[in-house]
Amino acid sequence: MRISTRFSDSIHILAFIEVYKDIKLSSDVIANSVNTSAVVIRRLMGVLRAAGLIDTKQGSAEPKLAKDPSEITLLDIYFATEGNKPIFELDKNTNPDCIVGGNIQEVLGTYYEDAKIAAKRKLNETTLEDLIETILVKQKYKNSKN
Amino acid sequence: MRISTRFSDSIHILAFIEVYKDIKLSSDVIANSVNTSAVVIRRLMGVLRAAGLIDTKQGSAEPKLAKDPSEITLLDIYFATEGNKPIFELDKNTNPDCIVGGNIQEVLGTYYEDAKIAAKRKLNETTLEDLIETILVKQKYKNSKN
DNA sequence: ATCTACTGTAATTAATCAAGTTACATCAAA
DNA sequence: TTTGATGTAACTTGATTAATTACAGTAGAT
Repeated sequence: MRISTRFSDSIHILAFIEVYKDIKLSSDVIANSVNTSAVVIRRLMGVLRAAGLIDTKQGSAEPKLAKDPSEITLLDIYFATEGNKPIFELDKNTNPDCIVGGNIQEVLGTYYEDAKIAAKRKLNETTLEDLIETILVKQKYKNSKN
Repeated sequence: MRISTRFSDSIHILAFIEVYKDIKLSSDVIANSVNTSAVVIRRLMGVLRAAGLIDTKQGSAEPKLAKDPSEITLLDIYFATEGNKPIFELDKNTNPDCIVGGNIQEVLGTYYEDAKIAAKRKLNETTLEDLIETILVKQKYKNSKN
């Protein structure tokens, strides 16, 4: 498949909404920052709205975060966009009549689950606020070099 | 994309080789356990050989683990099959002239890296030996119920 | 009231990727 | 030398996702 950038782009949208919360934000303006089409942005925003992360109103270009950025973690955004998708895929079609084939996927599932939880714990340690602060510091550094 | 089961199938192959190390193992026999074609198995075995996890000899059906199963971790197998593939995809095409678009992917990259390492540390905790023992215990449990 | 600009969403297209398949050269061993 | 393997390249098929097209519904200014 084409690799999915939904998670990254969704984080981008939320950060953008927060950073530019004082100006009018049409899906077109956001799309210009993410470098995609306005429809793709609106589609992702629909997902974020369904997950309770933003509030939008049809017809008006005023998306708002539904929570304080310190209350939104990368994991919240991950769940919103990817749900419970595994990060390591099992092969559910192995031969059940073989000792290995009949047991391995179930066993692997528990190991994968442990690894997935470890990754998600890390995602849960970072808030949207942390991310935005880091972005702004990085930008200051860029400016100081010119 | 279709989700890739290379990692899971490669683990399967290695476990199968170890469990049935005393009998002749053609790619056809292994394919029957993984429930795929012999060519797919040989392709994966080529990758595992290149990574130094197995030894094979063209023409003879005698694949062997190149290391003791207690010396092969799930992470070794992950690296062999997936290399340094990210588990969370960045969008490398965001607008560089925007404060958010110009900095976010680089910042996200570090957070993703932390999460990826956390997951890999977990994968590195489990050896092929552990996996096989768990499979065999699970099989014993199944048998006892009949 | 009615433009204009915008959101929400469905349907289609195009690109990408992995497994499956076909084909065949090469090697091992009886 | 025949049979049964491996190794690998080339092509096909299926699945997935962003991009695109189209359009109905809403908000707000004039």
